Amino acid sequence: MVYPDPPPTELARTLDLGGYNWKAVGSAQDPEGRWLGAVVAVDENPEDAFGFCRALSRRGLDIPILLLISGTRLDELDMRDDLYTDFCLTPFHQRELEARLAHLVWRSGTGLRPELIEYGPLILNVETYQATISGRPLDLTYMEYELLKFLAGSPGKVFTRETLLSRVWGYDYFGGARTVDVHVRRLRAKLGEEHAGLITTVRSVGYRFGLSRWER
Amino acid sequence: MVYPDPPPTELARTLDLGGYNWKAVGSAQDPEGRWLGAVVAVDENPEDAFGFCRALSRRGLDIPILLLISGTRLDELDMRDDLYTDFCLTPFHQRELEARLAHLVWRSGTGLRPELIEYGPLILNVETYQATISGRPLDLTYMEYELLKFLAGSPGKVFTRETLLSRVWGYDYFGGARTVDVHVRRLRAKLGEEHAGLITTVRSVGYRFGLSRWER
DNA sequence: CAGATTGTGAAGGGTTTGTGAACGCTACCA
DNA sequence: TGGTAGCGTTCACAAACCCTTCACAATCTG
Repeated sequence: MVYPDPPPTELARTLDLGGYNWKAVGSAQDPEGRWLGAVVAVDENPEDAFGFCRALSRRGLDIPILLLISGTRLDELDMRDDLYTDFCLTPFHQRELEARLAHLVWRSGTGLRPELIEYGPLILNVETYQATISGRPLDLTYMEYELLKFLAGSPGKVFTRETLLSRVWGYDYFGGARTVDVHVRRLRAKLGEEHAGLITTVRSVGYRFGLSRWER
Repeated sequence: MVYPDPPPTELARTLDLGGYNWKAVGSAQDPEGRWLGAVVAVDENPEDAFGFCRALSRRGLDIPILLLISGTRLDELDMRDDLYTDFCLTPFHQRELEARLAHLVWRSGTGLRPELIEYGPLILNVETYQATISGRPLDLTYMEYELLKFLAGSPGKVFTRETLLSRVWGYDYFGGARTVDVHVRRLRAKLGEEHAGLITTVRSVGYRFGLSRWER
């Protein structure tokens, strides 16, 4: 992921030569899906660039960030250690940027990433028990979180109420199947009108999270 | 820790100016005690330098490594991602090396001294068993301190009472889980009304230290 | 249209957590 | 030796929370 849009041509060329599958974005809301990392060119507009970094971390996707920054702006990195993973001075040597990109990618491949369940705008952080939908935090109760985690763990798959009860509530759960309905209802309400459709009802069967196979 | 011995004069000067407490070593066997990180000048003898890095990681000291390497040797970094944390091209601008050193130090924990755990207004001095919140000293008992230290060591992560009991009280501890509640209660009281929210309750799960991503 | 299925709102009750206080243990001191 | 203060643990009770259930409305199916 690259900021800003359009990015410096030197950067674009290096990314293309390196065979990276990249996309320039104009704001932290834009990017869908899962990214390996972000390259942020600071020089053009430092405030916006750092704001972008901050927004990324607020969205909960803990991806490494590589800053492109001119030597005269190095001061601005003070006290902002939490906003970036690495930086590269501009104007850069292509070889150096390549090396830093490769190292960034390597680093993100070797663990240290929090356990995330991600689907479109939805992010579940299993470690912190926190959930966000397109950046907005979701205040979920325990059962709501567990149910959503289970559903989002297998997007597109339909689960019967009985399956959900035994897998989410526990194999030995003894209670009415309509309980699931009520929890789904509250989940949809908290997801907001815009994303309520993430959980669809499959009549006479059960519920499904995300698009079914033929819809995507 | 610096390699080789003697190190490049430019490097020594930058370290001194930065106020670092450093020592040059000739082999990975040498260093005694705990180090914040290592700076390795590659150019003089690349093979020895990489061997030094390898020896460090073999010795199990999990410290970050900053390489000083000339642009013409960048190829040598290929497939050696695991040997270093960051690198800086030579000849370097003093400002760049300063920034990379600072970032390295920040990454390896928080603050210049590793015996310090810092989170927002909270500072725990692990050596002297002292704690302060926004400058005000906290008078904590032993268990309170241990609990807070453990929680603050992994901000954002949720711990069950059972986990806390086994990790803070000891694996062989035998006692009621509600003990945790009482200690959390006293911690919140001592943190003061303003900062009591640093420890959040995650209903049906446990407790979490630190503000959520979107609250800071 | 009849029957089945699902959405919706509200209420009850059980579980979980906060709170204050008491108990027992240990260290320290006169 | 007895007294005291500090601390960790436990208990009982209160408060908050939310899971479950139910009744009814809406929707779908045949």
